[in-house]
Amino acid sequence: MARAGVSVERLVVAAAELADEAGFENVSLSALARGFGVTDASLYSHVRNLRELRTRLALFAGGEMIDRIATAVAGRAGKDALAAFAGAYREYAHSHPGRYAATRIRIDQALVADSPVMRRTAEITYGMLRAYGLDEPDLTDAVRLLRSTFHGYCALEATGGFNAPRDVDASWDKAVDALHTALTHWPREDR
Amino acid sequence: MARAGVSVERLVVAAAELADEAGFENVSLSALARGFGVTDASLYSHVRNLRELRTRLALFAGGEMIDRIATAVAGRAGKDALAAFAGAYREYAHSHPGRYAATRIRIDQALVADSPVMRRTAEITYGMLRAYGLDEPDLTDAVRLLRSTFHGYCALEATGGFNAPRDVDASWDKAVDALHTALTHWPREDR
DNA sequence: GGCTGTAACCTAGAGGCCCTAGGTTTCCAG
DNA sequence: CTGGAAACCTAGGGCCTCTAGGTTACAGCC
Repeated sequence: MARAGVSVERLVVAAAELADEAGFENVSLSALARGFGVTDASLYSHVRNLRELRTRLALFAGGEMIDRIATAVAGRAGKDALAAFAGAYREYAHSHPGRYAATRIRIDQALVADSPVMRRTAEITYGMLRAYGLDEPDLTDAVRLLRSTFHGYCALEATGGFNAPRDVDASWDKAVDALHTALTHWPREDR
Repeated sequence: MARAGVSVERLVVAAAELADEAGFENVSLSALARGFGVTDASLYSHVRNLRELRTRLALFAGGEMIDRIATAVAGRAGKDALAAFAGAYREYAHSHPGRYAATRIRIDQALVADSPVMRRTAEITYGMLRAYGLDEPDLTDAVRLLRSTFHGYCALEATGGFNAPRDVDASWDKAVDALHTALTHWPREDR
């Protein structure tokens, strides 16, 4: 019988698609094996275990996401860049819920350091904030604030956290506006 | 043999403790049954299924959390109230990571409506914002912004999302400060 | 075109989980 | 004291992860 031709790369891509369709928590080696017409045991020659697959998926999705954000932010500055970043972030979370969930798992610090994804993400994010003229440690504080709000909003949205009748897109725009004012009136020590 | 004396209430409390120790995703009926010295099948006379247990845990934890927040906020207004709310929120997420994770699952809308937890949470949150003088829909937008940032920060923190050397408590305080300025300079339509 | 090694695949099986069906025992209320 | 509800049990199916060890396809080399 001909081989299925499984590889780590194809496995990760299949996992990404499955995650978006069935939810990240339902990504199983068994289900992926079925999709490839192969037994689950066979996959262990491509991937050490489920944990490793999840980690690879997280890095894959993280790279995909930051690429889109980078494209959106390119050539913009200040509020324009902030809005573009925010829009691309939420757009990815919406269109790829399973992959987005994957990006949020805890990853072995050693693996993170190896991957260029985190460095790139930091570059883009800090770069976007350049126009606001913040210095460390305010810069890191601001990055944390933005990431928190963006992630929190998408996470709450995804689990049905917003049930007031108010339009969620409008609230999002307002949140981005509010973050912009927070950045322009950043609380300094000398207040 | 004497009975173990399992009840829904004891089950939920045990689940809460297990969640904090082993993580929310590791709360299983099997593990709880072991803890009670009972077979897993026995638990199905107390709880319909794992889903229901999780939902009950979520409502339990949500009630516990909003109680602490309410106590912290009581008698305060404006920035004071905001800081107290934020502090109590993060304190709960830190001291009860498993329970906190439980509060963030998607819950059947019908069950939510039955429970007073959500109403109480809304009351406290909107009440805390009273001093900022916002009207709808800005009020809802502001609530969503706060919840997003609070949750996002705690979630990122919990999964090791902040690895810069900067102290996470200091960043949190800055974030709360920044939210305060965002609320006091809330972006109106007429800008 | 045969040979050979490696990687891709397989079967078998242990162990954990959720959940159902149906039987037994405890214990309280009448 | 007794009937019945509720608490508990065994047995078993289905899905999952992961290991051990055996087989087969295929690429590269003589």
